[in-house]
Amino acid sequence: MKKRLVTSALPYVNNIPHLGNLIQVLSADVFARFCRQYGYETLYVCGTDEYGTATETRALQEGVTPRELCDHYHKIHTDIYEWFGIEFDEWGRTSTPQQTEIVQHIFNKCDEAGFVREQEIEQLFCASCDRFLADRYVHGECPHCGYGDARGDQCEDCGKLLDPTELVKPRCGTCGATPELKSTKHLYIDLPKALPKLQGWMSQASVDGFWAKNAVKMTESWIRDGLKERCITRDLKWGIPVPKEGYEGKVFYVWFDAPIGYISITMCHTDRWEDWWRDPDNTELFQFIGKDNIPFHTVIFPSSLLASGEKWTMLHHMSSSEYLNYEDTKFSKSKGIGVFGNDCKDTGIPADVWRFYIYYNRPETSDFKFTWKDFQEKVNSELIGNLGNLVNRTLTFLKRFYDGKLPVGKRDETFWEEVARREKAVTEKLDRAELRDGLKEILALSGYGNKCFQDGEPWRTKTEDPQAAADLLYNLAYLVRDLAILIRPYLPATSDAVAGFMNWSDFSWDRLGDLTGLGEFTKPQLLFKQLEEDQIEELKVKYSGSQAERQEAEKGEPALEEQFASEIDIRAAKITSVSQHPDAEKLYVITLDCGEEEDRTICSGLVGHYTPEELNGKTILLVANLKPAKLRGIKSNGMLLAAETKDEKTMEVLFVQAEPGTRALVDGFGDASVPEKKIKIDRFFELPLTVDGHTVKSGAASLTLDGKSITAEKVETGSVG
RNA sequence: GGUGGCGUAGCUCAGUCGGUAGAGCAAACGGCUCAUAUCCGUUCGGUCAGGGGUUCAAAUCCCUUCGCCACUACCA
Repeated sequence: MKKRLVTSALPYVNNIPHLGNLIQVLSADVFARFCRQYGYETLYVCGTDEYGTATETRALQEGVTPRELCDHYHKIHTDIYEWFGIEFDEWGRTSTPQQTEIVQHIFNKCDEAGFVREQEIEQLFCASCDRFLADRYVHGECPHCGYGDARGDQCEDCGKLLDPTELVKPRCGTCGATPELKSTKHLYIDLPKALPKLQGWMSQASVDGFWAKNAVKMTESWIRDGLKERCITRDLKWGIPVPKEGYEGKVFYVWFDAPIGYISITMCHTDRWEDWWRDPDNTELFQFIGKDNIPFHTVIFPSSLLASGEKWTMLHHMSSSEYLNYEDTKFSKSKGIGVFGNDCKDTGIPADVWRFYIYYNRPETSDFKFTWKDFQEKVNSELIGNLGNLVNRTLTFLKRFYDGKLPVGKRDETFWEEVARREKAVTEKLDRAELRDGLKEILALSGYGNKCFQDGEPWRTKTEDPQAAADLLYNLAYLVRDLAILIRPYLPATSDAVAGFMNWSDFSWDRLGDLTGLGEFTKPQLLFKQLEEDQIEELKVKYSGSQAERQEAEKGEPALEEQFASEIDIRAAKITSVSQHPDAEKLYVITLDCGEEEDRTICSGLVGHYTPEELNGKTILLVANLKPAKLRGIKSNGMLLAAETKDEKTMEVLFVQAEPGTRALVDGFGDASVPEKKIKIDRFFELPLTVDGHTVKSGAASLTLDGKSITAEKVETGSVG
C-alpha cells in the first residue's frame, strides 16, 4: 500500500475564503481522513500562500509590514479551518526559511540543467527609490481612456490590461518621481524545452491517476497550444531572493514559488520530508484544487520539478472541482457576494451540517448552484430525515425496549450481504476521491437501514415475535455502528456523537461488518436541529447581494430617464471626413464638427454597413462625454449612435437635421445643464436607449432634438448603441 | 467577432466504451407509529435546447442554428 500525500490549494492569504474556496480544503480533509482510517500512511498539508505583489501593496496601503499583514490574515484562515474541523497534518505558510531553501534549490537545479534563460527587457526604474518598479507600482495616465491614476498592470477605470511603459506620464507609485526606462535582466523558465518531458509524463500520469476530466482537457489544450517561456522573477521585496549573480533585489514570481509551498510546509512538519516528496515509487500525491488552478498544478509545477532533473514525487490524482455558484449569481470575493467562512460560523448552524451540504453537492463534474432553499431541503430530508433518523430511531428503540443493552440476536446473512456490497461501493468511491458519490452511497445505505427497520416492524414484533425483533435490532445496531465509521471522514463530530451513544471508539475501516464489541448504549441525543423556514428566509436575506447593492436598494434608484438625462451628453455632429482605419478592417476613422472649437476624431465600426460616401457630410448623433478610448492605436473621442434590430440584421446610423452642437434631450427630463462628468462606455450601456415604433427612447421618454422626436427610418424596434 | 465549455424531469444534478434515459428533492396518493411531522411504498413527470448527418443503434460521435458562461478582440 503506497503512502498518500494529500494537498489542497494554498489559499491566498489576503482575503477571507467563501464557501466556494472552502471546497478544496474540505475535500482534501475527507479524503485524508478516509486514508488514515483505512490504514494508509497519510500526510495532509496545506497553508497560506503569502508572497507577491498583492500582499506587498496591501501592506503598504495599510501601513504595516507584509509580515504583519500575513500574520493577521493567517490567523483568520486558521480559525475558519479549525471551526470546520479540518484535520491538517501540517497547516503552514509559504513565508518560511524552508520555503526559501527549497525554492532556491529547485531553481538552481533547473538552472544547472539549462532550463532557465535570461532575457533583457526595458523596465521603469525609479532613481530616488533606487529600484525597478513592479508593474502596479507605476502610476500614470491610461493611454486608452485617459484616466489619470491608472496602475501599470491594469487601468482600474477602463479595465484594460497595460504594460507599464505604455503609461503616458508615468510616476513612481511610492515616491511620485518620474521613473526612467532602463534595461534589466529577468529569468525565464524554458517551458518549451521541458515540454517533451511533460507530455510524456502527463499522458501516463493522467491515466494512472484518473485525473478529473476538466484537468485532462485543460492540460491537453495547454500542451496543444504550445507553451511559452515564463518569467519567474519580479522586482519586489516580499518574496524569495533569486540566488544568482546580477539578480540582487529581485525575487521569484509567486506562481513559481507557491506550489513549492506544499513541499516546504512538509519540511516544517518533519525532517523526513523526503520520505514523502522524493519517494515516487512508494508515494501517491493527491491534489485538490479548483478548476481555475489546473495549469499551475498539471503544467507549471510538474515542469519545474521535471526540469530540475531530480527525483520528485509527482502528481498522481488531480481532483479539480468545478465552481460553486450562489443563488442566481456567483460567489465573489472582490464584490463580497456569497457566504464566507466566518459567516458559516455566525449562522449558528454546526460545521458538520455545512460539511454535509458541501460534500453532498460537491461540484465534481459540473458547476453547482448553492441556494438556501436547497440547503434547507437537503439537510432536513437527507441528513436528518434519513441518516439522523435511522440513528435516532434505532438507539431510542434499544434504550426504550431493551434497557439500553444489545439484545441477543443472530446475524442476518442476507442483510449483511447487502450491507457489505454497499460498504464496498463506499470504499471504492472514497478510495478514488469520488467524494460526492461516496457520501451518496452512505446515505443510500442508511436508507436501506430505514427500509429494513420499517419492513421489520419491530414495534409490533417485539410482542408478537420477540426474537425477530431482537434479531433485527441486533443487526441494525451494528449497521449504525458501521455508519459511524463510514461517516467519520465526512462528519467527524457526528461520528463522535453516534459512537459516544454506543460506547464505541474504534473507527478503523476493517471493523466494518464485524459484529462484535457492542454492549451498552447510552440515551441518544438529537444529532441535528431541523432548519426552519423562517430561519432560512432570514439567512437568505441577510446574505443576499453585495453590500453595495444593499445600500443602493435602500436609497432607491432614480428613474432610468433621469439618470440618462443627468449623465449623458448627446449632441448633433456633422461628419467632415471618413477614412479607413489603417490597422483595423472594420473601423472607420471619422472626423466630426460638433460645434466646438476643434473637430473631434472618433473610430466607428461601420465598415461593411456604410461606404464613406454615404456618411460624409451627414449629421449624426454623438455621445459627447464618453471617456476617450484608443481603438487600434487611434484615439476615439466619442461614439456615434446607430440603431439595430434585435436580430442584428438591420443596422442604421441615426441621421438628423440640426446644427452641429445641438443637444439631444430626454423629453420631460431635459434641462439645459450639460453633464460635466465623462462617463465610461459600460455606464452608457447600463442606461440603454431603445427604438420603439421608430422612435428613439430612454425608458418611456423619447429623445428629442430641437423639440422633435428622434426617429429611425428602417428600424422599428430595437436597440441603440 | 474569436476560442473553449455548457444546455438532460418543476428544481438541483448523474449518465463510463454509442445499446431507444437515472437519482434526490418537489407534487399527488396510500401505509406505518419506534423515531426530530420523521420512515416505507406507489404514481406523476423528459422530442436529452432546435435542425441535419454518420451508424443496425446517438444524450453520447460529426456539422449547423439558438441560448447561457469563461477567457479574448479591431466590441462603440
